[in-house]
Amino acid sequence: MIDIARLAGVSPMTVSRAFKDDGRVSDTARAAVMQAADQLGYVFDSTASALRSQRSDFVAVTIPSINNANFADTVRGLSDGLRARGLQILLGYTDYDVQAEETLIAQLLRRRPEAMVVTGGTHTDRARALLDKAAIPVVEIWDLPARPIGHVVGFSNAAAMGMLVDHLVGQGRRRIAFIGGDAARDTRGTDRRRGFVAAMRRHGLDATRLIDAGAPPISMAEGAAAMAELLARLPDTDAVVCVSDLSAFGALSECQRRGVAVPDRVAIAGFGDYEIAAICVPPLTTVNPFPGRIGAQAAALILQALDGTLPDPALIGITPQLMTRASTGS
Amino acid sequence: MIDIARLAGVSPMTVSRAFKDDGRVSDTARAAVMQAADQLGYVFDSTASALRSQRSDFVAVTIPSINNANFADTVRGLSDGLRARGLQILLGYTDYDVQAEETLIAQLLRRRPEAMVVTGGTHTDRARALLDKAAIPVVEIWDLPARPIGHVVGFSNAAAMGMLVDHLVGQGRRRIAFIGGDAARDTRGTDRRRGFVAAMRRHGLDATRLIDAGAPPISMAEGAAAMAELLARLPDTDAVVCVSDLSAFGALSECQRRGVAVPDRVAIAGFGDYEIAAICVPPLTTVNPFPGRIGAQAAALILQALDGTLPDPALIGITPQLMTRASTGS
DNA sequence: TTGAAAGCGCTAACAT
DNA sequence: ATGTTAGCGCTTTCAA
Repeated sequence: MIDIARLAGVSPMTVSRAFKDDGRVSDTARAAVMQAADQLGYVFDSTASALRSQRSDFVAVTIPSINNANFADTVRGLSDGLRARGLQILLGYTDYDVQAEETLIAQLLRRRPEAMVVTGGTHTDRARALLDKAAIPVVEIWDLPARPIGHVVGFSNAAAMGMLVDHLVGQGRRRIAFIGGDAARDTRGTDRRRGFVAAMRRHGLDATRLIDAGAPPISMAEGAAAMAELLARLPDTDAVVCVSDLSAFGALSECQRRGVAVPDRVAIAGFGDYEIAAICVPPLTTVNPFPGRIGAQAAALILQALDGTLPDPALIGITPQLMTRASTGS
Repeated sequence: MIDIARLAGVSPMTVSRAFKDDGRVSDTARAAVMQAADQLGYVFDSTASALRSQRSDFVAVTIPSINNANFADTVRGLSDGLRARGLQILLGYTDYDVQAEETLIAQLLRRRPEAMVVTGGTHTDRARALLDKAAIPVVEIWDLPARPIGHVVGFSNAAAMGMLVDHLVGQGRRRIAFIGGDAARDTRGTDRRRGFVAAMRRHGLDATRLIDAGAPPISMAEGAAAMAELLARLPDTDAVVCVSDLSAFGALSECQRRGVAVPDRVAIAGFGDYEIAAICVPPLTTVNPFPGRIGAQAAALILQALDGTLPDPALIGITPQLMTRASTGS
């Protein structure tokens, strides 16, 4: 920067201002600076800027998996909303593990992000303590935490699952099963299972048809294997709700391989409204939690919080939408 | 850090060494430092560390889309390979646009990454110049660039597509169509189209059945629409190759909706070996380019380059594997 | 094994 | 609109 200042015939401070789009720089000075910078092949050093100004322009984000279209949509919503303010996303994934999340959060905080977005409302005590002490805006997404850390943009996974059960019961189904993952890890998956059980009981139905499909995330193949197990163990099942559209599609494919008619003999519903749900044959009934909107809202909250125009913790509830399709009825 | 030093009764330098796992710190000193740090709720500041040591511990990565299982697998391979050395990934996506890639690269370089991984071998001149001047290891992945910038871990998209055409011809198919995206943007998609045309000509077959499905990435829905167009315009087509498994699955679904038998009347092949290809009914013939392996190899190259044990630009060719499944024959 | 001094490249704060 | 001074929180370098 000193070299540029010399070449442009100004002080380093003017160079700094020129790069910051600071209004109080003359057009001539700015032009001279930019030309000198170009000539010298100068690349601005955000590291030094971040240290001196104590503004990293980072927003840290943790998601369970980078390989998931729903979370990708959320990240895109976040990214688009934050880019306008020059904020960059520092992304990490937790593999659906709160211990890994704790380690990740600790590591991300070292980069001095200006805000932090974490997926889910369940964290280790130390992770909570770290976030508290960081004294930056925190947004929990994709969940409605019992004890929020800061702001929240989410929905009740249990209630959303209840919508699906209500729909199936309305379609005349009674012997409904749930295909999901290992309860201990994926907390959103566990909430969905809990929501399933609660809704079934509310309808006075048996809520014991629970198939454990393995560790989250449940793949299509695991969904298929779970369906095979279900058809073998409880052949009179007339509907299945799956923890995600991906496992639901796996279940559907298994029915197709076995010549089990969907929805005539078994109805199938998923969760997430992934693209496949709308396009497979028959298309899958599911719930759309508007992942992109979650990201956009979280970004908006962060901008407000950084502006200081958000005095109190915000709780933004997203209302998931039931997408009724042919896999659960005519 | 000064506060910790005071509390632990050592110098700031010892605190720094304790956090760096520097061997030349006594166990007693380290323990005292860690206890003091814990007590004060200290979080190490990577920004200052990066500025002084000129080591950011970042590796910047650009991918076309964050919402793509293949690229997600590559990022995971990279991430896993780099984490062992304490290197963190700084991820950006280009939306399949070389102009956006240029902007992104410029922005990422401001963070002073220690290496850069870019997807594809086509870039703007300025992007190339920026990477050259950055004087850091550069790895181009998912392609075999005509004029590599630095290291390469990739494969020939054209040749991989040729494998699919050869297979279809071997199955007795002759009137083969290609479903792909707008040629101007997705360079890997364009290479695949080129590979299709070349292979068809090699077999002495007509290579004009090219359906443009829109701007990349081609969705399942766009694949379905393209299939509908194909069946209407060129109903005697006996095989289709799609630019990706996702569009191929869309095409398959369209056939199912129309009662067009796959593979009996039309064979369908995709690209990428996404999970859906193995599990849909019938499963899709495709090509597996080993996305995770690409990431792992790129990570390995970067570590070697940073160690200085990689004097010359490396070119690591990945051999994609043809996955023959029922969608193209019995 | 530990410490003291200096400085990484920027920008806040103040001055003009 | 521009310049001067000092310093962000670490680590390099040198010394003990």
